[in-house]
Amino acid sequence: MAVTLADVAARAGVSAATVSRVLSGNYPVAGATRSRVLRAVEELEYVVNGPASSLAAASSDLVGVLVNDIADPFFGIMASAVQSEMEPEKAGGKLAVVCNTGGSPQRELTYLTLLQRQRAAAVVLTGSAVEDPEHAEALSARLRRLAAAGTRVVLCGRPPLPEADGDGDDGGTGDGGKGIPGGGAPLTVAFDNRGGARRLTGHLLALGHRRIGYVAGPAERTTTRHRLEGHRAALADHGRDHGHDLLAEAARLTVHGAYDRSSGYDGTLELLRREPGLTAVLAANDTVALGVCAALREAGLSIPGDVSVAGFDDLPFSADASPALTTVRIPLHDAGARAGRLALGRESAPPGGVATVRTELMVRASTAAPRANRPVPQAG
Amino acid sequence: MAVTLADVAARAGVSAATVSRVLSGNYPVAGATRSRVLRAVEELEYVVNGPASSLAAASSDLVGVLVNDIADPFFGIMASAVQSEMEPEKAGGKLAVVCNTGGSPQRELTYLTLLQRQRAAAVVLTGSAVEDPEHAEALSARLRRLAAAGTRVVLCGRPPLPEADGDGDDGGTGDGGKGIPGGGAPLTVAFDNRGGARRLTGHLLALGHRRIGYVAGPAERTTTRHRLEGHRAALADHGRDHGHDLLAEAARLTVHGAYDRSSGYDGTLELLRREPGLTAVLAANDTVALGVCAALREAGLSIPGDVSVAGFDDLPFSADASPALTTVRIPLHDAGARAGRLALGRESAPPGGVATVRTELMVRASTAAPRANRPVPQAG
DNA sequence: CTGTTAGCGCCTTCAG
DNA sequence: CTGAAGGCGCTAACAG
Repeated sequence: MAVTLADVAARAGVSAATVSRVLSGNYPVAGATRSRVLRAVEELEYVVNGPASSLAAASSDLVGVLVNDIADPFFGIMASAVQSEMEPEKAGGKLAVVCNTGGSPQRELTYLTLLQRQRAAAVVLTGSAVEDPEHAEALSARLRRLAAAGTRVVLCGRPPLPEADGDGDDGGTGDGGKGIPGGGAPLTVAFDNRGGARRLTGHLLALGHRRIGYVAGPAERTTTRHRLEGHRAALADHGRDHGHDLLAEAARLTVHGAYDRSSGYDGTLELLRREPGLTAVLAANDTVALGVCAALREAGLSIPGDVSVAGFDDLPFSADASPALTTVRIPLHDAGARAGRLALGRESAPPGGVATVRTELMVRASTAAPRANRPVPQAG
Repeated sequence: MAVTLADVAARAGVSAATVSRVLSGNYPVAGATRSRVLRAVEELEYVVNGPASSLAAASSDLVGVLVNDIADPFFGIMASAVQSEMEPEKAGGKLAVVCNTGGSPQRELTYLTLLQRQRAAAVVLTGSAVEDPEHAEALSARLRRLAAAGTRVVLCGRPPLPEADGDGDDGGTGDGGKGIPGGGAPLTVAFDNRGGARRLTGHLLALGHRRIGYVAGPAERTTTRHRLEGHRAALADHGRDHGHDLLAEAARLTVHGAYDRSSGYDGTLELLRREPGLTAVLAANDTVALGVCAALREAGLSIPGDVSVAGFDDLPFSADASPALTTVRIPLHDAGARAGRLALGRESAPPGGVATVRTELMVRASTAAPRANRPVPQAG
């Protein structure tokens, strides 16, 4: 039905093998022959049959990028950075495709299966992982199988997989260890969420804040936990230095919600209910922070005059929100690009397989010292 | 290397054909046999070899979704809606993958080639098209070939392709017309950008605005042009009814920029320079509108007290921006879902192959009647 | 440098 | 309802 290699070969007066060789470009072919073939390809508008090629070569040019929420720039930036490393225009370039899990562990597994079915060259998993042990087990099993099948696995923005303990290979290949083709152990580009959160809370404490609310992300996600840990570590630091235990209050001043604007809004209302004397609110990320700001404003509180607000991630809109948001910068583009290169094997693996990217505190206009005696609104 | 159909067959004590049949599920197989096979599949952790299967069946379960900017929720929402129709968990479900063109026509073509190479089941192109005639020609040629190869093509949020005039099939198959397998002519889910813009500008005119600035999108994109046309149509309506020609001013009060926040910011500054007496600014979309608001605020102008602002698209953040943004709602999710169903052939084609989705004016807090004598800032 | 020869793993008639 | 057999289009050794 469609034009095949053989058609091109016939037209160029060469064998199919020769056509294949000029197309893949990794084998010497005489200049004259090459151009004759290329012309035939043009004339016939030939397009390689990917499945056939993948089958014969036992390899594919698909690279999957899994994201939790495709409508969130946090993931968009990483995904496009990964894609930017793929060079799809060049021969041998990969086709990076992004798959939206919607944050569902089930869907994550489904996509991994589909990608495994396609014999994807690599898979990049971005964003926080769900901490449910059952899912974690299913996930690492699947990832291990992918790696064993030669698919490179890269984690970006999530912690490294737990060591595959037990080696419970039920009577399989029985090869003694490093028999894995292109895969190997999953590589990781991790974010220093803990450190970033710690510095951020430290910044607020240094400004003099003592009643700090925290609108955290979903309770079961690694990113949420790490940021929360950093936050509490800073509170603990403070307690150690000043003999003033802020940790006891921490749980009461923490609410959980999704990584979206409305949970920032709702969370802030709840926090205000619990503690009308709040002088600062930390948000799970910048998007949540915008919701926090909206709720605060509607409550008649000024930012940072009455209440300071800070986000996390430093997405593009944060710098020119009003007021400009104090936040923790994660170099998402760099991280994604690096993950992309690792996925292609174009960059050597970091020691231990884990690269941690530094986060940076961005102090802007949304945080300031608390007012000495801020008028406490009437509690509901 | 990996476990194959034959392995499963051997384990289940049946032939490969039988395994294939239970897996694809579209052929009668005895219940006992089926469960025996399924168990073998489980035990062996068998995963179909996609390329082999695609080759043999001459079909694939890949569906490509092309977007201009993956970090923009406008596209994220459509893409996830498309994916939501794919049912990847079910047998016969498709793998929807999104490809980020970054707005580059070249990259758009590259991805289409790659998708054609993969023999994608369908391709959905979202967002505005570039109007360069050369590219348009290359694009429709590629799309026609895709369709001819059996790939369903759906346009979502862009105008239908021009009719393939000439029928310049250079001595090809010579089948007399409707010989196309699954493809057929590209289907379109178009947005009524023109009508939406017209109502939006009409709304401002009705409020009493006469000096309306417009921060438009990139000049060469269809969406930009349609929204601008709607805007000017409303101005023309007004002139006709009131004998007051606003069109003459329109060009001077229009600036072009990217679909991002900073062009809203910069564009507003430029408009203010050209016409310090502006009472309203229309933005290419909601994101741009946020930039407009930022610039206005920094210029010491209040919204909507001094200047009204309106966006387009009604992205989630628009409703709770401050002030809440007047905008034109496009049912992006519905449109994307419909495109997805059309791509799967699960919904019958609209008459003429083009479905136009209605847009809806959302009047919120960012627009109001102009102040009778607003203090004109000193021009620079 | 180029042609020939086997498959890659699966689907799909065609028999039974 | 199940098995046997051929071939999908391409690549990767081999020869030459």
